[in-house]
Amino acid sequence: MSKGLTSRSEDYSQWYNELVAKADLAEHSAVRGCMVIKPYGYSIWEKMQAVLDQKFKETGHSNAYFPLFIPKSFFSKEASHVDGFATECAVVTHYRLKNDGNGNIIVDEDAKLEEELIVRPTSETIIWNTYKGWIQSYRDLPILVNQWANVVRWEMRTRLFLRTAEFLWQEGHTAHATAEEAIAETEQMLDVYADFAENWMALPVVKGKKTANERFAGALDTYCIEALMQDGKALQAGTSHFLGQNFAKAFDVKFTSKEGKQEFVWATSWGVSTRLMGALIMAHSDDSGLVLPPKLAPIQVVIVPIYKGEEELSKISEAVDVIIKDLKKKGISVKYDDRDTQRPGFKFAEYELKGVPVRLAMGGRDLENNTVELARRDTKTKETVSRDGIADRIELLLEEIQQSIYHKALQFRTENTKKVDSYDDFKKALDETPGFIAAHWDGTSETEAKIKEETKATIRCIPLNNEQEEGVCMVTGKPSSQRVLFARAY
RNA sequence: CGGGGUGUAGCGUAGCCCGGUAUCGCGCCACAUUUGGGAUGUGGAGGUCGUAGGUUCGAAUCCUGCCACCCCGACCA
Repeated sequence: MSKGLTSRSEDYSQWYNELVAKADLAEHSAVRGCMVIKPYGYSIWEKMQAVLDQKFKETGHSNAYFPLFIPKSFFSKEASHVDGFATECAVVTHYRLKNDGNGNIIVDEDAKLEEELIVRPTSETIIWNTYKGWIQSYRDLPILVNQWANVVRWEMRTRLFLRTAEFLWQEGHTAHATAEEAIAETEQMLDVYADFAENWMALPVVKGKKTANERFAGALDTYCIEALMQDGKALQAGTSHFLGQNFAKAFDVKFTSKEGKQEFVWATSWGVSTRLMGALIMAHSDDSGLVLPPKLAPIQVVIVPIYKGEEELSKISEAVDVIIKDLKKKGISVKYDDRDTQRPGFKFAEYELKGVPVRLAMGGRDLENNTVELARRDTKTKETVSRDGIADRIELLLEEIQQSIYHKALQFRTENTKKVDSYDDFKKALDETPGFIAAHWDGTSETEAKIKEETKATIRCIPLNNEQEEGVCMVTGKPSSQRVLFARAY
């Protein structure tokens, strides 16, 4: 591991790339656009999965699994859906290879599929084709299913975690008897995502609705949570879609109502992906490396012994054992790094890079004084404290760190959210102080497109429960009843 | 996919213009001394120069194709 990290101010993109690599989160694979998620990175993802999975189950959902491959014809059934995904699909056309006689393995042209298979970019079509067989009566509803899966979107330009050709995610797909129920489900899941982002990832998010331009292909309404990264760019961290009856109509999924009428089923879908890893990294980390919220850190506490000789090490280890037992009793994950192949300073730097929230160091002095050095990753402060009640102290500290990094991120977002009233000020703000910009907009797709064309900023969302305020569109001067949130985005 | 750039040991690089089998640093291995913020010394290992062709007596170096990555656009979770 080489020393140092490019600083954020020097080159934010490079800082991010180096951090992902040096903190052992992920690396590029031999496959275009696809990453290898390394064990440390994957363990963070697993923590996220575990929390989300529990939340899905608490809200009545069950997990299921649908095929990786989707017959091409399924895609043509929902017109706007195919438009949205057609340009980024991986397609399977053959099912066999052969030896060409010169020692080369080639595709066997005789093994062409009758119908091509699409590697799923999202699963609405295969799932709604399946739901057709599951739903006859209102008694069969609702269906509340989630799937943990990989999907493929053949992106032109990729970045580790933020945009890869293959990514891991969960996609919930629910079926309801009424529009009201489906909308309530869409909103409920948005709340689940927001709660997860804020209380687990320590990432403040704005809940809102997408404009028509930014809506999911096939949705009537797309709700989202939007977060602000340290470089002032926005990141869509999760989406929840109200799909109306679009997919039910496309796949002819009807049910008999209480009144004996045939009606189309109402649908939702919602998802978050390994992109959340990117959000987590960019939201909190600093020029020394990753900063992880304690609730998602695979290792919450690391203990480093500082010793001269094996005898001293064994005495320290004895004292450390007591602390480890107390921490484990509280369900705190702790690692004791007594490797004698690395020196303490090296270990300090390494665990800072990996974002371990709390570090204890114990040496000969501490042994004598019944103390330990307690360091917190987020503020990089350290103090020597008594070992009495250390586990309680750490338990509180972890909670404090969780709160502290949330508030730091929230303060950053507050400072970088500006109200702007003229288009000139808007452009100036984008270039000089990037962040969220709340501005009036006339509500038309044309104006939105013009702003995007000219400034590369998009409407991230129309915040839910948005403050109503009379004003005029900053571009066209037409009347507007509320401000919407703009930003340049990932 | 369009424009620009890069690819030499695990990582970062020199050499390329002007062709003759590769430089340096970090890391790695062994031993010794070390250990309260990325140790030091001595010795050692590690390379089909991204890849496939071409030119040439000879290619890291010149030419062509392909692949990957980075930056800027378009697209996107």
